[in-house]
Amino acid sequence: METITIKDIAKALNLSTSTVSRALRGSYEINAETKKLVLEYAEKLNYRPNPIALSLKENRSKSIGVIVPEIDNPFFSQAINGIESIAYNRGYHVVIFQSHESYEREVVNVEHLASRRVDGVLISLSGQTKDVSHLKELNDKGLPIVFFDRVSDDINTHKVIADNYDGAFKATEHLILSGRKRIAHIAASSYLSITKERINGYLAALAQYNIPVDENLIKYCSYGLQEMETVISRLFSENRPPDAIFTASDRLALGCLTTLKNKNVRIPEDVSLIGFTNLKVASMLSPSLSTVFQPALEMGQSSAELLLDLIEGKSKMPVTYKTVKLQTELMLRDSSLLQH
Amino acid sequence: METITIKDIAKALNLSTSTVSRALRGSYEINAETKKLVLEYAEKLNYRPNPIALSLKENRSKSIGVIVPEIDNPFFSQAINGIESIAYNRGYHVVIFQSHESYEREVVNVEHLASRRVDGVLISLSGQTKDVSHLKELNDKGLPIVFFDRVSDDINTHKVIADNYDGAFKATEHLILSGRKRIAHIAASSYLSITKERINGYLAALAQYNIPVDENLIKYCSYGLQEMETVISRLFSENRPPDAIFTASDRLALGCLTTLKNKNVRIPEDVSLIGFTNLKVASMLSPSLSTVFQPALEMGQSSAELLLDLIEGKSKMPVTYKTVKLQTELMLRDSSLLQH
DNA sequence: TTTTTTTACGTAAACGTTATCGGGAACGTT
DNA sequence: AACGTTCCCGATAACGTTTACGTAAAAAAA
Repeated sequence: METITIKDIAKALNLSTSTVSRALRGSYEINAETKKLVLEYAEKLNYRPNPIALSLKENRSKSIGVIVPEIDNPFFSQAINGIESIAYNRGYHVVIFQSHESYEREVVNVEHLASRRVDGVLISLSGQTKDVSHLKELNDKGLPIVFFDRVSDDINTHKVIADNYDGAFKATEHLILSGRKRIAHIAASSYLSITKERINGYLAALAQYNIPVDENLIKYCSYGLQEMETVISRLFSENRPPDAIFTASDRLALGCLTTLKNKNVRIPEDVSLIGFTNLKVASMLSPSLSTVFQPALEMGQSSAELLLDLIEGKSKMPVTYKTVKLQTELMLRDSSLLQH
Repeated sequence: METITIKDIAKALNLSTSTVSRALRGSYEINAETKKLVLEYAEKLNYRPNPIALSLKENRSKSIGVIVPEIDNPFFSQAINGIESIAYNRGYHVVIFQSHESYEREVVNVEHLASRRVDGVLISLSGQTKDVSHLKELNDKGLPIVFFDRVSDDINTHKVIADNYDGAFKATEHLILSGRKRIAHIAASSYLSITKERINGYLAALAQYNIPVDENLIKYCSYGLQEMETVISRLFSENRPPDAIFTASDRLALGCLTTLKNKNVRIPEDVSLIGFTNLKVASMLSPSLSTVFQPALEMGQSSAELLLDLIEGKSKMPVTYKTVKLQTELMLRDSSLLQH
């Protein structure tokens, strides 16, 4: 695709490229008539400055990289939605990468982002990632990085998370207050920050209501129905099966729901169920799924804003990095209806 | 973030940039020792060629633009998943834009893509788009464009679609064969290609089984529960309400389900329901949702491959543009169970 | 009038890379 | 000894843009 350049305009109007350049940016040292001439001609030919040339000159790409575990996960696609809206308004474009929950692919993605010369990175870590030195290296070289949702303690930078502790606390408390005694927790990858935070909230609620912790009621599970079936089977093969399950995500809750239905376990009569995230489908399931609302869109927006501020040096120096903690909210539906 | 350039290497090793450049690309006319020296030094400093400089030189960005109505729509996020996987393997990165079903935003997006100098565009049109001159203009200038899912007849290029006609035919036929007589169709935006194709499949099935067409049973509806309620109310205020509903998408079917439940209409006893797409949640609803499977991932992959072939001139010239039609599949579940 | 300032523009370098051209040195061939 | 090859490498231009510097002409000040 051939495009028109500043040179073409200069040649056509018998001017130098610098004059054209200055005219286009409205420099004061260009004669009004010349300016008009250039602007009109540029308009006529639909001139658009070449961002690549600018990037080379100014050593920035006006793009940010986003690494998520899976784009085809409603939570992340919503977050990306938020990221895209902010980036768009501030003249940046968004380059997407998926780690597919794999540490190796995450490392490769980071490598690619670096060589792509993005101006900054937004990342939510893969479930397999325990070491973040691949990110730390870049960050130390001056590449701005902001974490969202699945963060790391090992890098000092901005982070945006939901109040996972509080959300998990409220969910567990709700189950307790509705009369449940044996509350299981099905967690995601043990490496993840969200996993730890949610488990802590769960434990704190149990403690507050003097409910003893039963380690057998805490299970880890990745996404996959087979694994979920194993986990559920183990939970119910105990002499004292759970009467409630709090899952670390709606996706896990969905798997739970399917598995429990297959086992003819009644929800909420036999087992109360509550998830985390509040996917759009949560209210459409049957029974409708109680869950903890997590503001995915806002997390995307907030992290994008923090990153762009870092990139553009708008943060007052020296930067004191902050962790933005967004409110969660209990969404009570049929799957955990109060018993009488 | 400072990075190491070919100049740095040249200076350090007392060579010229051209020698370093050639050594790095393994040119035969560089002494083996020199080559080794350069390669080792580059490796040590973790040299990465600047893609922006290359882009400027070679007049290509190694990136493709993707415009979708909403990224936060499982069908599109799955398609993007497919696109990303192909692009990634072939060294391209994916830049995402959302039209939010708005014609104006789509035009702006196209404008942005053009000035961003992407090497090609993948697009699924917004629901408001009837005129595609904004795309035609770019395409005429030589920018490769490939449509997927929501295509336009007005531009001659590759297109990737599901076999909407056949899918709609099979869905409607299934409803007929299960004894339904008054089959309503709730369609999406009337501008969209998928809308027309699915209506045609619906009509063809009715015709084949000698069922008269009732125009009152064909309704248009965008996403939004209020609108859906109005549509459903109208359908059921007839003296002869429908005994089955075929919606043009699962999202519409979800709205349908909610609304019908609120109205205490039994599914499938009173009304059979079948959707289109086969979202992951379809099987988890209650009743589980019958639908027509549409291979979102494959559509993304296929369209990305076609686009990259176009970009890299791998398509044999002169290019004969093709429309790839991917198979759909009937997924029968409880919402349209056969009656006895 | 002469000198200084201002106006309005051109020249050239730079960003990082590659390709074209050219050329010195070493070697072999007459 | 003169010439042609081959091997290795350097200088330069180019991609599109901005900017520091320079400068002729016009305007203002002396």
